[in-house]
Amino acid sequence: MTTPETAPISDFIRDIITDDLKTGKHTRIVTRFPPEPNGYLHIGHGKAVCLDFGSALEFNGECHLRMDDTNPSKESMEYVESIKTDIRWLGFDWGEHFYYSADYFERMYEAARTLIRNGKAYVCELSQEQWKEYRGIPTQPGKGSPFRSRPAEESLDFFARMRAGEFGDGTLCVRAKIDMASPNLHLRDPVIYRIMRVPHYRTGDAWCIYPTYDFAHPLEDAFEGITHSLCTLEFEVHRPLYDWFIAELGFEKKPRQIEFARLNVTYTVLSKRKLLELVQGGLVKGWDDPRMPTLCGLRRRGFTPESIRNFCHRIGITKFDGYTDIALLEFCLRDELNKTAPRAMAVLDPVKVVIENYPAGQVEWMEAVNNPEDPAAGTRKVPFSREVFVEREDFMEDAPKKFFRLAPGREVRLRYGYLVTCTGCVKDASGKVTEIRCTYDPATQGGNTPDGRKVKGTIHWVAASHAGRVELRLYDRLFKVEHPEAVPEGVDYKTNLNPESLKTIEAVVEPSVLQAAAGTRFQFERKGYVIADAIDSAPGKPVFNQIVPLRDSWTKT
RNA sequence: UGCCCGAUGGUGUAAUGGUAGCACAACAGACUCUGGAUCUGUUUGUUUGGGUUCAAGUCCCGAUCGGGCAACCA
Repeated sequence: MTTPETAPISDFIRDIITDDLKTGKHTRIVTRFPPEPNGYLHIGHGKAVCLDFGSALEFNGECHLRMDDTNPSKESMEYVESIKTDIRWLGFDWGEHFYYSADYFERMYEAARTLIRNGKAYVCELSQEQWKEYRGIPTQPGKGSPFRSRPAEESLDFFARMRAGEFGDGTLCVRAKIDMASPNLHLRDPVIYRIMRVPHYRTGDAWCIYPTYDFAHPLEDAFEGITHSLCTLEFEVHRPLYDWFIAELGFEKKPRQIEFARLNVTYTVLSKRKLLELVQGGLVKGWDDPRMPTLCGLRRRGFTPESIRNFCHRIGITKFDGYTDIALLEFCLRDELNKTAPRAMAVLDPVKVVIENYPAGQVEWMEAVNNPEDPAAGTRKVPFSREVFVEREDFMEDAPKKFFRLAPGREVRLRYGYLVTCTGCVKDASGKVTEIRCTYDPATQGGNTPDGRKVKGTIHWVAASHAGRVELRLYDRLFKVEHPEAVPEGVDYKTNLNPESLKTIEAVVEPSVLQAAAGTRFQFERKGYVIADAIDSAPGKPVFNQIVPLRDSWTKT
């Protein structure tokens, strides 16, 4: 089998890398994945992880994992751990190269001093409100801060006192001295150090001043010898700034920032802020709620790392900011699990069938194929008895011609069981079917037709005498519309939440299913792929999450 | 009304001046002890106007549309 994942990948970034290697610009590439530990990783990060780690792997380079923790107000160790877990789960390894931006604070402080000494930065006393005026607007140049020409010695002194904690939050800051007339606002004397009296999860109270992203990022990349610094499109306008710091500080090996489009997926949202909001608002049951597009959510839902890597491979890398159909992710999962997941029979909406001419009390153990796509998966025995459960939707009292299931007078195959012919049904006072009556053909044991007779319909079933009962959670898309964030002014995107994204039911299952350990996946035949929930399952009592239903091309007409 | 970036079927993505291809989705048929899978087929595309060229999705200029940028967030 040729998996797309192993097919050679080509995109504009890999083309650049190939070229850099060919021309000798680099002999070895170094990339990095730099998450801020202020939230859980989602599938959009998965795309970046696959690109950063994946390209390093393909070109025999290395990829560093770096916690971009320059803003202590939102970061924590909980997130650091979750990020490591998720990247490992996805199948990537950073080896020795695990770093924290915080570990570079001293070097960054020195770099800022260098800039000041060289007349390229200064301590500014303008308030944020005042700065808005000085900065100007895109169509008009700004004017220099009155502190712009402050002597380097004086700035150096102020900077040291900032570090020592002599000033209040936000009263002073350090600005790079670049170009107040630039049409790119980011070049109009951006802040590189600010005062924040917030304990850092890693450095504690050691610092009360912290570097900003724009200053910190190029330095970290340079410190680590990163060759290709891959980030998303919104940083495009920051690139001149990135290059400026690298040049002004005289780094010989210059990392190159290259931007690509972030991932958007239909029927969900991929922004840390919005996901946090769903978690904190109790709209989902946590970061790992199986409906969440977080990696931990997808993991708990039952998605495999392979399917996610395959998805990230198929979507490609470009600079076009579009929406990827979530159906592609589901396809990747089905494509894999079709080949690997053992089959089992489970009835989600049971109704009893009584086989009138089958001996009461008799039980036969029928041989069932574990996976038709994989002969090596072998077979198992499933019990058959006089009363079985079938899906309520597999019976119709007044059925159209194309309904290849149970209906009065029609014969269907009970998969691996017998051929049965429906003789009628029993209904309660409200007209609801409570029991289906059938007769079976003893010559069709195992579902075989010795006479070569063709039967159009085959349905799944579970013997009533041996039916296990399990909790099954049926998940649907988190949002009911394709583009949840596309809401009119003043309308909250959360109104697009799908109220039916979770339905919990009790399903009846064949006995073998009860033995499933947490994390075990099945294909419930004719229904969908499921996994025994990692958290709520107990030995002998698994709880299942439906990962994704099987395709259903039967149109009820 | 400033700057930066982008635009190829419904969606995502190839074609690096030389036959617009692939995948998902949709639809149809074949096959099937899963209305699954598999196989076959079908529908649908280079935003627009100029220019360069024997030849333009590709290069140049203009327009249109979309995204990003005015945190001491990343």
